[in-house]
Amino acid sequence: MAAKTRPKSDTPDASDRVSRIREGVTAAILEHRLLPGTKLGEDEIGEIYGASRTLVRTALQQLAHEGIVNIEKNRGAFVARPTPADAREVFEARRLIEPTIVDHAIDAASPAWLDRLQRHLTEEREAELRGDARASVRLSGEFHRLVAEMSGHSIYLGFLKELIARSSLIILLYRRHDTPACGTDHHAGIVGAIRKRDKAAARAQMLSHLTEIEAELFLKDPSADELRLADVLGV
Amino acid sequence: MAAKTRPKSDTPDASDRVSRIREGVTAAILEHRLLPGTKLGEDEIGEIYGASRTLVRTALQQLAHEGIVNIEKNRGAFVARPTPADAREVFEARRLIEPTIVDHAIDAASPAWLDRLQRHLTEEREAELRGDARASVRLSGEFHRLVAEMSGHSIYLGFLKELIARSSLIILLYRRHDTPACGTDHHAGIVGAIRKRDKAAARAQMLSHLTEIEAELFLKDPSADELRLADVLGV
DNA sequence: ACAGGCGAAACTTTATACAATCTTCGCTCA
DNA sequence: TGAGCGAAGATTGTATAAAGTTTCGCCTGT
Repeated sequence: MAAKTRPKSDTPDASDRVSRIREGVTAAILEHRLLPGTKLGEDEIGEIYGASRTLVRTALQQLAHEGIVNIEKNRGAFVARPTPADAREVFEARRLIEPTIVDHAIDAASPAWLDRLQRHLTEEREAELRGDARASVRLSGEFHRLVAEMSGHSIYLGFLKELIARSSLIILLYRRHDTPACGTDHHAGIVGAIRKRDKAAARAQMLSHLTEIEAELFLKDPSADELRLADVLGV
Repeated sequence: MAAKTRPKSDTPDASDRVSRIREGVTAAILEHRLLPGTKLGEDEIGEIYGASRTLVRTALQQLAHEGIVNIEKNRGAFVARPTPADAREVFEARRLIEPTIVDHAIDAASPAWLDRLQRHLTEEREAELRGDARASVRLSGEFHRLVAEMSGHSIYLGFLKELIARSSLIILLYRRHDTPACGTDHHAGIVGAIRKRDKAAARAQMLSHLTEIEAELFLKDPSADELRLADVLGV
């Protein structure tokens, strides 16, 4: 049954079958295809990716460590359902880290990187124009990741990857109204500031961008869990 | 019934055997008993903790995700050996995050927490007086973790736990001279500022504390890897 | 004597089998 | 009719065995 699909010559990242699973699930979460609370059965995923449960389990544990999957003992893995308190923490952390990341990105700005950013902006615009919500939400997160890669700080990048993935779940759970064009203009403004090497402006725009995203959320205080149920059913 | 959704999903240091292994290895790294580059064989660890390789492997993968263990494909797990560039990133991140953490800790300061901090300070002093280097280095890291717990921000806490563990390896690798009494006075100063609820002073002292720790390191620029080897062998 | 290559041993990686646990469905009884 | 109980089914947790890779000693040829 196990087709020998893996000779040995592959890219260093994609060659790892665990990484393929992890990135597949992550992408699904980033594109809002996987909803919070969805059960991620080991056999199910294993069948999809043609892998044994050992590898699936490894991938799920990594995702749990990143905070986008909850593993409940003897019950299985589920897409995380961040609480409003989690959401506030995530965005506070982003407001702290990302202005600094932009700072470093400006230091590391090269023509190649600026071109990369520009191409990303056009990609975002195109996805929005054709109304591709999935691509839009994915690219919106990827923008921030791109700036973090540009900064060259691997630790900030690692932290931010985690924060972005959680943000995606948070936005899906708590956005007030559908806001497809939430931040494309903001992104363009940030890129403009980077191009001008204006750190103060870049920091300020990044900060207001994040503040605005959070302001679009409805983060009620869930003192009791049944409030959520009432909210879902009552309308 | 909905309140019962996560009965034990968040019990990091429970009777979980994987957690026991992970925390045992982490403690060994924090106390400088495990040196960078040490091989962590699966059989070896499994024998020590009376666990099968499956569980050991899970623990090692978690540690790898935290950046204090490197897993090399088909070769095994090794205690990480942070580069000087890593070290600079770690301390920059700490200088960014920890002042904010102290800020929140002041907001959350209660008599119970202040007492806890005070007890920690005396513990640190006692360990130093009796010349217990292992306990000293462990408690020094635990102080920062304690402040982060006090802040109540789980995300900052998670990030900082990772940064502290890596810092321990960095200090072991790059400290100029043995500095056992590196920061006990600083810690006392920070606690004093917290007690006075003086955020500006607390932030400033935390920042200078971290800056001083990094200043005690010798972070040469290793453009090539053989430089390190030459340094070790050539005296 | 030394460089190069073969081969066995040790280890990691992956898959599979078994055990423990939870969930679900049906049955009984008040 | 509804609650309580119990067994069957399904799913996860753990251990063990098979497969693949690297490493290191040893042997041969020059």
